[in-house]
This record gives sequence, C-alpha cells and structure tokens, in this order.
Amino acid sequence: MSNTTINFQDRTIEYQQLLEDFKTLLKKSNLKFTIQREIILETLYNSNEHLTPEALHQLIQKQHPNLKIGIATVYRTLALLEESNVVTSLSFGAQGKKYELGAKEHHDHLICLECGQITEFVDEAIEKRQHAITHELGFKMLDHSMQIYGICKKCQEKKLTTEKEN
Amino acid sequence: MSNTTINFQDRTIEYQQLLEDFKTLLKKSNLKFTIQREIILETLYNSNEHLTPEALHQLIQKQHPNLKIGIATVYRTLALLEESNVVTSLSFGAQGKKYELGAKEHHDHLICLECGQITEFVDEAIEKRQHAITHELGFKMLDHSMQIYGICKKCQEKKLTTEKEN
DNA sequence: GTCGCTGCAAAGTCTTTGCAGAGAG
DNA sequence: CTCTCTGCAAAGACTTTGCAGCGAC
Repeated sequence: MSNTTINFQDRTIEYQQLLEDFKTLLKKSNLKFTIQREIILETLYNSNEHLTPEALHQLIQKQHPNLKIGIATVYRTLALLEESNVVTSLSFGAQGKKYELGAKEHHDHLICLECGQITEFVDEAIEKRQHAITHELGFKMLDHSMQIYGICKKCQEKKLTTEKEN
Repeated sequence: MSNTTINFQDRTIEYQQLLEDFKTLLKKSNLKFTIQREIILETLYNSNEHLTPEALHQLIQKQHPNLKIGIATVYRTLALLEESNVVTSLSFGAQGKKYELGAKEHHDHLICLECGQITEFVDEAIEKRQHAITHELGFKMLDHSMQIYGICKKCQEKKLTTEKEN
C-alpha cells in the first residue's frame, strides 16, 4: 500500500473565488452582502484553524477594533454559511462546535488531546471503503466525518523531556 | 476486497461482567455503588440505542416510576462513566451529546439524517489505514470516531413512495 | 424607499454546582 | 459513624430570538 494516497493540508481554493461564490449565493436567496458577512468569511479564510463562534468573534474584534460585530451576528452568519455548505462544523467531545471552511477538499481530522492542534488529511483508501460500506447497505452517503484522537509527535517528545527532568 | 471484514452490530460483553467491572472501578477510587448508578448503567445497557442525557433520564423515569433520579445525577454519572471509559459520547451536528456503552468492540457510525437511526459497523481496512496514517506522522492514536451521514435505505424508499403519491 | 440585517439585551437550552439531608461502606 | 451521593434549585455556559434602528440594493 503506497503512502502517496495520503495528502496533508490540501488547500484548493482562492479567496476571491470563495467571495464571488458567496455573493452569488446571497443574491440567489435575496439576501444582502454586508460588511459583517464579508469579514466573518474573510477571517475564517485567513485563519487556517478550526474556530469556535466565540473565538472567531474575538479574533474579529482584535483585527477590526473599530467595527462592532455582535456575537449574535457571528452565530447567524455561521448558521447561514453552514446551511449553504460554505463552512462545516465539527463537534467535540467536551462542549462547543468548531467551524472551518468546507470548500476545501474533503478531509478528516487528527486531533491532539494534549495541545488541541488539528491536522487535516485525506486518504483515498478510507474514502473507497466508505463508499463500499454505504453501497452494501443501500445507504445514500451525503457527508462523513472522521476524527482520530491521540497525542501528536511534539507532545510525546515534550512528555519524554519532562519525565527526564523529574 | 471482501465484504467479510465488515461487521454490523457486534455486541461482545455481558451485563454481569460490566457490572462487576464497574463495581471494581468504583472501589478503586473510593466511590460508592448506589442504586442510581446501577440503574443508569443498566438502562444504558438494555437500551441498544445512543441516548442523550435527557432521553436516558426520561427512560429511567418511565421504567422506574417510584424512583426519583435527578437529571443532575444522570449527568454526573455519565461524566463518571465517560472518564472511566465505560461509555463513549458522540457529538452531533445540532446540539447535545449522545452516549453509548463503549465496552463493545470499537465501531463507527452510519447516521440517517432523515430518521436519526444510527447503525454501527466495523471495517478492518479502515482501521488499518488509520494505523498507517498515524504511524507515518508519529501520532499516538488513543481513540477515533467516524460518522457517515446520509439517508438510509428505508427513508429513500419512503421518499420515493411519497413522490409517487403526489 | 423597501426589506433584510445588525447590535443589544432578554430569553431559551443544556449542563454544572452548592448545599443540606440521605445512604453506602 | 464517616464521607460520598443525591435531589433540588440556583447558577453558568452557550445559543437563539425580538425589536428598533441601520444600511444594502
């Protein structure tokens, strides 16, 4: 089995394209393109992270101190973006949802329980098996999500160092 | 690729065993074995479903109308059981967590977005790929979860019928 | 101008916590 | 007996909603 089927961190679309698509989408539903919606999308795009609504709101406040964007607007916009499949939400063990742009190539998540870092990957063999399984059951697959939880390399090394110190 | 590697609904342990393990676990941490904890575990075992704390609480009230078990106790016990890896929680798109006994063989989930039904499955090929991926990154896998969302066979058929009627 | 959008604050959910009495060991 | 658990109600966290004024088109 070759490793070439695994791709990490594959970003495939450009912001301008995303923005245009978003505008088209809004127009189609008779919705308005507001500065708040633009900033939320842009911030989500620039932050290559998985953000909670709260974190996204704080980030926006930091980057645009003169603008006042309410947390309610963040929630409303994220709901809109999720409905439109522009972003995807990821639910975690503890509490809260995290959002990420969903327009990139579909991918799964490796989550470090120590430092919270999330690594994305795509694996063809897994995707194929998913299709095989759903096909066998006559199940129509619309989406899927996979998370692997554990300890990343860095944190393992950090632990070793700490143990030696003691 | 053979289909024999897929196993659906594999239940592997008995309640008596589970109960003994739970008692041992409690003793080890100087915790007490109470009727509430027993009923919560038992109800979770007998219900072969994925339950929210709320649903579990209601089910207990229905099955044991003379007992008064507070919702707070359900939350506290589920947290305890999750910490001890007796149950696993599953987070959903919308809101809330669902719990299931985690002592069965590890499995993934097929979730119907139409009727909410959850089917469990295990696929060796996917498990192998997961190991391969984490190994390549030096990531220590502790757990993983996979959900496939879509429309189950029954609901697809139901939809077709409804469309014909109109 | 119209009608959707926003910020604010208030209202909902869902979950956790403090406390005094009950009960397991 | 001791010390943890429990139920209750109150507090908290997170999210949604109502509303009046604002702003995109």
